[in-house]
Amino acid sequence: MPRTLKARDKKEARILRATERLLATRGFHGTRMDDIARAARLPRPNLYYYFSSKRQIYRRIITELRNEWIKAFEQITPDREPQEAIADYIRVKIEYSRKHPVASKIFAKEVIRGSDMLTKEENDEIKALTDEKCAVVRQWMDEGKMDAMDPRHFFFLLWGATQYYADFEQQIKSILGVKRLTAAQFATGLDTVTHIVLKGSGLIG
Amino acid sequence: MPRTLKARDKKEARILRATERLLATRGFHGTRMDDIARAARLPRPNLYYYFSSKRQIYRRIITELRNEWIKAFEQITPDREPQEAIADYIRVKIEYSRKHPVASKIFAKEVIRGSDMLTKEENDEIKALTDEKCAVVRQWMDEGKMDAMDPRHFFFLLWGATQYYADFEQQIKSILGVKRLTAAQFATGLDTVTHIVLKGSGLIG
DNA sequence: GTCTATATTTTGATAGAC
DNA sequence: GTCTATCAAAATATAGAC
Repeated sequence: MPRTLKARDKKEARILRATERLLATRGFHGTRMDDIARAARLPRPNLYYYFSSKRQIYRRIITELRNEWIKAFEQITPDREPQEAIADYIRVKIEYSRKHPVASKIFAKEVIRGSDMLTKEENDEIKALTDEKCAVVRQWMDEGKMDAMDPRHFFFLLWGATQYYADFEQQIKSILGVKRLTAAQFATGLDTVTHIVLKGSGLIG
Repeated sequence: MPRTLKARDKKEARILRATERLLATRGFHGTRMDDIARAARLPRPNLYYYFSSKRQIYRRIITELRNEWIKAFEQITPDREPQEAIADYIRVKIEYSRKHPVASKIFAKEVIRGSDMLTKEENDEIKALTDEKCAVVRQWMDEGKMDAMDPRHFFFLLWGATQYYADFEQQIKSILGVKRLTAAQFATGLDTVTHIVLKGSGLIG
């Protein structure tokens, strides 16, 4: 039944997108099925026709986000020059913060909480991929292309610096004294992070 | 009544400390008064003798944390050499992450949510203080002591990089493959952040 | 100051008509 | 597929005895 499936997919997407906005600010426990129903403009019991529980909706969203997070890693490959690869990685991460501030916040809250909604396998995959990319960075260090340091902590700094623009958006807006972050402000953020990271790891003079 | 007041303070503190641990993982809506009562080993209605509502308990904790966050800023003063001042600031922030991972997570969640529990005045004070410290950093830049950049974004990077060790503790533990973060691992984190930031902003060769 | 019992409201989820 | 009515459990807060 392709027609039916498509209709179902559309409704599911509508529910998921509505839920995202609520989860970002109010979190899992603070978001009620009634809020979701109203945001998706659907009667509450209807949600249960598409998802068996609130937890199910949440899990679907978290899984999608995890895949996005993983995707950014594609920039880090052994054949590239580290300066370009890392600059691109920072750019992709900050662009993601700009385009998906809501999604990033949900994922951040999930990590802070301890990722108990993802299965052990799903969490292990993140670790395995990180290990793989750390090996790439370590090779660049061994070749003398960048300063020697623990690649894992290098990534922690990158993640903290880039995700800040999405997760702590409210604080940034407050400090910059604006109601909305403009493209120019993201550009300044990107330049600042890129400059400090590249120069600080010996990739540019 | 000094004796009575002291007893009251003690109980209040007991309630606040018990609540902190719960808030860090489960958040405001995920933490029930019953959980707090059990963690503080007190009958539930007793909580209402000390605090008028759950929101009140939460507000007290957030206010305490805001004061800690502000305190770290004391490292940044115009009379100091930037290299030392900033290295110390990073150290104080990461030490705070090590000593108060629970408190840091609560504050992070509050900022992600949009700080709606703090009054406008309380939020404004954070901005005013940040402006003051940005002026100090800008002066160092004007004097040619460090690379020119937007001091506000410089602080965003510092906050993101240092708070990561508390807020995203679970992810760090997962990547490092450990159950608990040791002093040595915090030291490596401190060294990595300090190296990249100082070198990346032209404070060391 | 402390605690048992309970009022009140909210909320996740389901039954079952259309 | 959709939605009205409703259950059952949970959770905040209070009344009032001790």
